[in-house]
Amino acid sequence: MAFDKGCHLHLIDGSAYIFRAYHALPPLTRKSDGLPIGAVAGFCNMLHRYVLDSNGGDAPTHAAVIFDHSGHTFRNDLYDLYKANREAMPEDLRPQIPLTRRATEAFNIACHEIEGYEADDIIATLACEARNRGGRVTILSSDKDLMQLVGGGVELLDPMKNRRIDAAAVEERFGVPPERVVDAQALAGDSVDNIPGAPGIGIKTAALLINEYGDLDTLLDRAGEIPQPRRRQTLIEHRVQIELSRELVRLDCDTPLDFSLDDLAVRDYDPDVLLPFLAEMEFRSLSRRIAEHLGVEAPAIPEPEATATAAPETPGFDDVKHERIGDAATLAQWIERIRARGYVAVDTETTSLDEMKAELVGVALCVEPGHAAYLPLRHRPGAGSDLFADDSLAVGQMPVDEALALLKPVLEDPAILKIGQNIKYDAKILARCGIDIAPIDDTMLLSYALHAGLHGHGMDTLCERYLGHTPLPIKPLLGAGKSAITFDRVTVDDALPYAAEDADVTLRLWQAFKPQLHRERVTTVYETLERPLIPVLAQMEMNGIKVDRATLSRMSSAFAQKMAGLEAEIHGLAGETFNIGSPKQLGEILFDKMNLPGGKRGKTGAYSTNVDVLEDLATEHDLARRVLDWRAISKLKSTYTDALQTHINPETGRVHTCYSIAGANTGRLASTDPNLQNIPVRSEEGRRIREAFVAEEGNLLVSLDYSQIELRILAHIAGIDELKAAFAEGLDIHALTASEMFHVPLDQMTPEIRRQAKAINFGVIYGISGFGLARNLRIPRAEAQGFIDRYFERFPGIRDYMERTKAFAREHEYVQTLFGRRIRTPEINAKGPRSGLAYRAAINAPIQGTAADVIRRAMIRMPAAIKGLPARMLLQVHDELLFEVAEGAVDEVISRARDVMENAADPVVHLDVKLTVDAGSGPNWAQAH
DNA sequence: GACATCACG
DNA sequence: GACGTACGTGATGTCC
Repeated sequence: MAFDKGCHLHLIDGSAYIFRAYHALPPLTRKSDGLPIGAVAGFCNMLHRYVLDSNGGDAPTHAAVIFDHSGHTFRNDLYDLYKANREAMPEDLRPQIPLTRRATEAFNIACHEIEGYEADDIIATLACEARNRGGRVTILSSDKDLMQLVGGGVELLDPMKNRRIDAAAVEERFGVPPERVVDAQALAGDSVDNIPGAPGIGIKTAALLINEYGDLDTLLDRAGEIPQPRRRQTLIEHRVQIELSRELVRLDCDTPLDFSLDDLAVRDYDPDVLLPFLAEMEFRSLSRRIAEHLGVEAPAIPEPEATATAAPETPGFDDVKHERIGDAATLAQWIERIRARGYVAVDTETTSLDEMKAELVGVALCVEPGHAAYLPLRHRPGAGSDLFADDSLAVGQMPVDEALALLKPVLEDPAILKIGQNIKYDAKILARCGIDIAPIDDTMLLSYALHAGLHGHGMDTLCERYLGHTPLPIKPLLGAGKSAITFDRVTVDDALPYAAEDADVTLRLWQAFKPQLHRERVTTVYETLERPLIPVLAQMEMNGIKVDRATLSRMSSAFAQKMAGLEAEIHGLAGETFNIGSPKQLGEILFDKMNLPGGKRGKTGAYSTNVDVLEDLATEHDLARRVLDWRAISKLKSTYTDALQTHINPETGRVHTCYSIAGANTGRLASTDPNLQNIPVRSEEGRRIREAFVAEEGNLLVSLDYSQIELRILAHIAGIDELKAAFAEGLDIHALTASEMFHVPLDQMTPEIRRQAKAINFGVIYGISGFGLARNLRIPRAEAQGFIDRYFERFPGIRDYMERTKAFAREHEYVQTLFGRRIRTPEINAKGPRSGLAYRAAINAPIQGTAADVIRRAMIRMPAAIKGLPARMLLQVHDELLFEVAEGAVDEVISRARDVMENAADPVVHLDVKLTVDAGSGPNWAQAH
């Protein structure tokens, strides 16, 4: 219905409704699975009451609920601190947000949000247009920011107090008419939205000044005439800030809309949509009331006890329906199912584990356990078919473009949750198909938040442990070794049960894990440290880093020559040729043939020939020294200069590592294929490998790393005042430790004493033992124990921390980081030789894990912080972030990135110790570090 | 595929 | 009283 003169538009501030609903109700959960649902319940009640109330004499002809799109808006581009002091969304509210969109649609009310804009801007744009077309507008909100829109047929209605706010009411509130509200707010600022305004000027003074001078521009131009010196000075000094504040406060009436005013015509409830939704949410009384209102029968909502007895409702894995999607009609049917559900498990099948090379072969979907589908897209004809038609496609597949065009709106729909197992993989594949999948949940990360330390988080492990089922293996489909084929060569018939089952399993795991999150109190961990990291890492991995093949190749040749020389020497010294790379052969040469001392056999009966052993021999025997040299070079060549070259992507000329989010128990990331977190740096020769990691023309690599982050966190957690003070004063922490322990004044510190103290500091983080320290420092064990005793005497808080942590771990079988990440310690109460390991791991995990949480938080905030700058985040190495930045922007990037990193713990955790970040830049990684 | 070794934080 | 011992990772080569 077209919006014309005489029409009446209602605009509901959806986000305000949600927060009101959330705070008005206790934290209700859905009975059957524990999903937090209180805000959705309140929201639905408010919507229904709104519909009943608005059906009076002044009924709207058009109505819409407008939501804030999550994340960044144009105001953040204007001012990066905009709304920066807002508290994070409560953990149990976040999962309810998509449900409120679904609720609005279920109530058959238009529902809109637009990326990059706030709800207020959309409201402003619609209100302006409605007014221009001669209609009336009622905005259901009490937000003072919307008061600037009042007038000319636009009014606010405070839904709580049921009070209309017209121009007179606005003037009463602000002291200025609606059209001057922006000016007054720009002056007064706003602490809630973090709008600076003019310091020292509140709303009263602002109104006074605006009324006297007419408007803000005139006031600022004539600020010099203000008699009061403080006001005059403030306005002159802060003009830029005031003008920025005005831009932040002023609503954008030109928001680009992807719908029209005419689309908002009021519609009746559709009982076939609304009642099933209410039933799904298990809103019993509201369902009944609305069913009565509509004169239909209320849907039956089974009590959880009833469903528990009827548990076999969830089919087993042998009783499943797996459909093949071969045409657009079938796909459309599935998309309808997905839209009705609001979530879908997704699994992509491809030709490679390397997402940068993989081609999409098919997509599996599942919306309820036991009912999954596979959409084959690029399967090739099987073996035995015409060899010349090798690149052709198997029959019965939809055109890829057509299928993706249908799927894209669903996969990008903010109201539909996409669930995957390790969905970063699928997100990257889809990104290369032009699909930006969101919002997402990841069963691997749900398991990681719930069970880190208990077991791995691969699909097979999870399926076996939590669903009691072994998923179909991929091996029989692909084969192994040389004869292995890629997934596109698997027939669709063979692929179907495998692919469909993976999506099915993923959905079942999600249903098992998601409600647990809340019960185990790790929702915040998952929502703030795991899930938001997925797109950030996906982008970094796709960015890759440029690696210069020629440099590596030159180094490989040089290493090969050196190795050949050493090899000849070693064989000469040994008196025979043997494989130096074989510890077995080397051990026999050293300890059997040459009868050198120190031959210790390991559990397999072979002599140990590791660095420690060889290092002891090297002082007396050239052979050992040469072998050490050979090993060092062999390592550099095989693991780095040779292997890295094979990882350069031929299309991008860059190396694209893959980060495992759930690989390390402590919350650290792990880097694979290749591992770019262990590129040499400690030896001069090794560090030169970093010269091959370069920036593109006109760019520099920029490295920022936390200084001593783990020791700082230890100082905070254990509450060691001396260490805190030392960090606060920027002292050399190892020298200070040495001074405290050995009573050497700082100005008489020797490198040797400092080195020992440094080893002790690190030892403490690792759960120190006399034996370990002795080995590290190559000193007698008794002496090492003496150091430790003295350390604990000097810093008793550290020992207290260790004891506290051990006791906590023993009691709970987990430890946790400052941000609530839990690391399970199932071995802690086991007896036997492994218990020592469990203790030390328990002591280390909160420290290492908290540091990992901090840099995760920094990484998650980084894209917004450097948005608009010619800069890309490339790598993370535990306490370091590496960027590639256009030369002119280096200083700005360092400044912004440092700010994010140093304040990454805020506002959730206030560290007693400041985090500091060192920065460097250069044409390659060696020079940037 | 197990093991030893060694690169990083 | 003996045992095994610094925390967390991933990649490589040898050998079975």
